[in-house]
Amino acid sequence: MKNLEIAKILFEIADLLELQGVRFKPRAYQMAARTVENLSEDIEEIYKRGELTELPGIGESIAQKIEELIKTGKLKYYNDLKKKLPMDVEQLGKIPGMGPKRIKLLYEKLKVKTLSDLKKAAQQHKIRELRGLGEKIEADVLKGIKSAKKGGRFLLGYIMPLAEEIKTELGKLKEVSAVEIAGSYRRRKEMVGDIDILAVSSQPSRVMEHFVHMKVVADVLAKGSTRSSVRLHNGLQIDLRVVASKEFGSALQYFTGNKEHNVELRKIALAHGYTLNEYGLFTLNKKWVAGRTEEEIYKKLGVVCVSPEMRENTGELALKKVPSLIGYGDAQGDFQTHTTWSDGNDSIEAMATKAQSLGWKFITITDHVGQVRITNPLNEKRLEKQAAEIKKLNKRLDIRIFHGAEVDILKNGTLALSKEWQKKLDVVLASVHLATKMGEKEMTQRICTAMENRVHILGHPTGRQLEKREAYAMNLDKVFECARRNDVHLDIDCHPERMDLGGEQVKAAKGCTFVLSTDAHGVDGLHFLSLGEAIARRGWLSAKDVLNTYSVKEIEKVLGGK
DNA sequence: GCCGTTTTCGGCCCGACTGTTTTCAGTCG
Repeated sequence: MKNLEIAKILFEIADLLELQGVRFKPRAYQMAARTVENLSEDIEEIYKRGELTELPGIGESIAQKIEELIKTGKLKYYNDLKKKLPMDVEQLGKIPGMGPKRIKLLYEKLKVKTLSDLKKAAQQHKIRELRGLGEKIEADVLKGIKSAKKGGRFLLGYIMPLAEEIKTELGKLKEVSAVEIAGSYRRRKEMVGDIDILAVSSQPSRVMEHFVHMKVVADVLAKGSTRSSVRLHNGLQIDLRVVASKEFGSALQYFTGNKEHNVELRKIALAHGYTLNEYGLFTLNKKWVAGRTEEEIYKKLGVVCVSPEMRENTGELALKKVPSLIGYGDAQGDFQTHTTWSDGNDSIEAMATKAQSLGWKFITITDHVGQVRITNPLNEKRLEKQAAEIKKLNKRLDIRIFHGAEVDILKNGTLALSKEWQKKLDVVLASVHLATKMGEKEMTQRICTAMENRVHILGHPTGRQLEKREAYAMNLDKVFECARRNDVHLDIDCHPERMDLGGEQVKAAKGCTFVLSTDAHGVDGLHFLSLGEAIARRGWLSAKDVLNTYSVKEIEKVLGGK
């Protein structure tokens, strides 16, 4: 059984226990589920070594349950729970306002098991008859079912301009002295559910008044003196919190999260004789100790204050010193772009000129070579012509243009390009575009075979497309190992819909080297390079791990060394 | 059910907002 399947069952057990009002166990199961979900290794291997109980949050009892799942594919404990509580907690729980207590109540009184049961109950006005519920909640349920179908997560790259615009608008108010976006946006997660904004003001009600009346607002979900929530026309939810300047650091820390990081930090606070909340760090008799900045809070607690991108409770709180991460703006150029020669919208010159205006030192042209018709792939004759054009431009323009190609990895792992041309190109970027539905073993072997060639970069390694397509089946650990052995750089594809590799995977690929690439198919795509820097930071990379941060001379040396 | 700079037993993060209520439970982040 796969890690994610096991994690899902553990999460469901947590939900079902919560429904029964069981205390503390749900959190234990959630913790265990999250551990399993984030493993970079196959859990069956860990089980075979007898090391399950060494994993954080997994003790004797949960280890036994995992063993039963691995051995039989089933779990009696889980099936019994489901029999007792046969409702679709996952779906019902997504409706705003529907928590464990109400889901249970609705099941017991109205036999509501599914979303459609819930809809029916609301339409027949049965919900308002229950004690503790009323007309408003009934109406909210119907509204919630409608918007739940719209899907609730947004791609970071696409909402960034809107988020920054709102931040700027709030920052301009004379009542606001500081404003920052917190939450998963600040941690630069690939997908965000909502945007949390924090503002400092001594006149919170005036700020709230302005906030809920912004042009982009479609719906006001809640409005208070310190917290308000709105939904924009595109469905994105924005939460605004107004705090005093003394609280800004603690509030920023608190609302940046992630949740597990915060829970851990609060435990550390308790162990030191403090309590921590969004208003500051306090002694046990409520005396304020710190809170103006995040740094002073972490310092008081004796923990390093890492960048928001690293705050996932995956070991960062145990670090002895802050690692030096690649910085925004450190990347000097791009390793993957497409032009009108294949399926891009702009010429090589237009792309290079735009890159130059962004202050870059180099750009790599990697038009498609291979068998996928829709990409309008180049053959070797056209590659020859393209080489001549790039040579001319390199003389004329003040930016280094590398001649590369994105070459299809064929079904058997060979490249769709002759050995001769593999040698001629500055950059060979190999990617899987066809026969994507292979089994794990075959796909792993195929990719590893490809990397034995003169390949500089493995392009968008997992093939995932956010919200659209799952990653190819493959053993990532083996792929990483093979990349290290063959000096192949792993691509961090910065396209907002790819973000591939993702942060967790980059972190798991210890000891590998990386490149950032925009995969831009036009000049407008080039500015997404900073998303790649964000992923690299989420993967704990320093500048020296990422080839884009090297000088053109050093890059030439690395590429030529193959 | 897990865990240990307070512990092998007894804890387990915490505050704002809403709706339904006359003082609070539930949800949310």
